[in-house]
Amino acid sequence: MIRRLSQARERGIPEATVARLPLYLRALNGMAERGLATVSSEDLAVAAGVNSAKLRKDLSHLGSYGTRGVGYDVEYLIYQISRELGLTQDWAVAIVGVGNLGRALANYGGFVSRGFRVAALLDADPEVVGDHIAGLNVEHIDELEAVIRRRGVSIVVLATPAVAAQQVADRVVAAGVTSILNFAPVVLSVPEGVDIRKVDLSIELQILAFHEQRKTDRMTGGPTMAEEWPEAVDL
Amino acid sequence: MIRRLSQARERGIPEATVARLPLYLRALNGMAERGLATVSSEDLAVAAGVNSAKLRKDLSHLGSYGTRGVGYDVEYLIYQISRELGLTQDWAVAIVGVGNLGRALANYGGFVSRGFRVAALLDADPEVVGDHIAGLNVEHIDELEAVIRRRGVSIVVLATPAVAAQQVADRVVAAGVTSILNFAPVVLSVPEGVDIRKVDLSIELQILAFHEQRKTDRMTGGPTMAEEWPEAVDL
DNA sequence: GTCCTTTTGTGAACCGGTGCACAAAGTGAG
DNA sequence: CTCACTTTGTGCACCGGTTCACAAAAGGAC
Repeated sequence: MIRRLSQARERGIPEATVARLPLYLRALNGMAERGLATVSSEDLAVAAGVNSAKLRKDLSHLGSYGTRGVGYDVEYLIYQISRELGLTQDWAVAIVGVGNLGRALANYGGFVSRGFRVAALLDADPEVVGDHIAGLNVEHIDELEAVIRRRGVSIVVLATPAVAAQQVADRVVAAGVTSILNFAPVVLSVPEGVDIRKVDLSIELQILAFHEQRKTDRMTGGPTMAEEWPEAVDL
Repeated sequence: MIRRLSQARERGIPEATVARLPLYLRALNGMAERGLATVSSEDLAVAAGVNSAKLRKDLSHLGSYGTRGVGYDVEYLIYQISRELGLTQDWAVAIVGVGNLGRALANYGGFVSRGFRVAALLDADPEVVGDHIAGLNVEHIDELEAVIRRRGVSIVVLATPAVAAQQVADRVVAAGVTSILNFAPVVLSVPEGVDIRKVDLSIELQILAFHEQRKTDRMTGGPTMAEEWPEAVDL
């Protein structure tokens, strides 16, 4: 096998492409289950909800894995995308904050099924520490550094209240973790080289509300005036 | 109030800007609580985690609400952004699927605090129907259309298993809802004019894993040729 | 009033990403 | 073999969004 992936894959897959690879992977897994051997860019694009030119360009960043006139080999493409995303290795994930959201995440099947293993649940509340959730014992936040070190945790999910998130992030970073998925509604400040992805449930709703308002405005005519902004942050 | 915001606000705030407005709003609320009367674009930008030129351009799409040499009036800006996002009105939200995630969402404080009111919880599982969660009675999915109509639900949150999501979406759309927040890991197909936002927890982790792999690769030297695609594996 | 300082609002260059459209590469029939 | 057909991979034009950098506007000192 030749190394002809010179400029294409060697450096830098566009961020937008990376964000879509998991989508393709999911569609491909569905096809593999249904026994399809090959798939065209058109069919895969439809299944993933994107346009086929974009899909082809995305895949071309990984290398030239298709066959003209035929399409892509489903199994081979699954392997290539998985490898590119780093899903061929086992990732130990720790979830900090075992409130409603933390519990939901711990039980979420989508994690385990893709090379992610929830290796620890931590919380500050003595009431929660010791509970068994999703086959794991909830440990006290004091154990954070020890747990990260001993279990090789490389990704931390923050599901704490907003006020606690920054200090937990600081400790986690100090312990050597460089990838954080943050569900707390705060802007975390972390050193260069630490990746943070933020999921903010209320922001998504606010964006929907904006568009919904536009749609109804167009029919009725005008906005209203009232209400103010309460404040409450907790997960 | 005059309608002289001709081209600036009259039509089309960039999507990227809309997605950041909730961020600014949150930062501003924090500042209002701390008693700040005005804020410069620089300070607000830092608090929201963006650069100040971008923030100024974003705000300029709403109108010219700042004062040169001074900054922005915190209260006034909060009002303007809230109004623009449609948060000055009350939105009735229904959550379909009361598993771990649905429960977490029902209890999520961030919704209620911003003009969103969880008006209904629905599930297909008779085991769950009748439960009381977050002060609400879980109703059977058969009631979906009636509940939407009677309670004026305009936004639906889908937290069902993947297999059920499309058929629930179809019913919800048929009932007149045009805004859906989808947590199920499937690509929904809906008619023109229906807005869908998707939150996919496992995709976020996969993106993190990609970057994490890059970081560790860089230190260890990257993948060897043998790891590219073992010849032993047949296609 | 003039001058100096601060900070907004925006023109313009730049950049990453999208989508069209087509040549190149493959398959299969005859 | 040639011809017809399929589907990939990509050059290129386009577009939304970001960033720079600065003129314009406001306030304060005098």
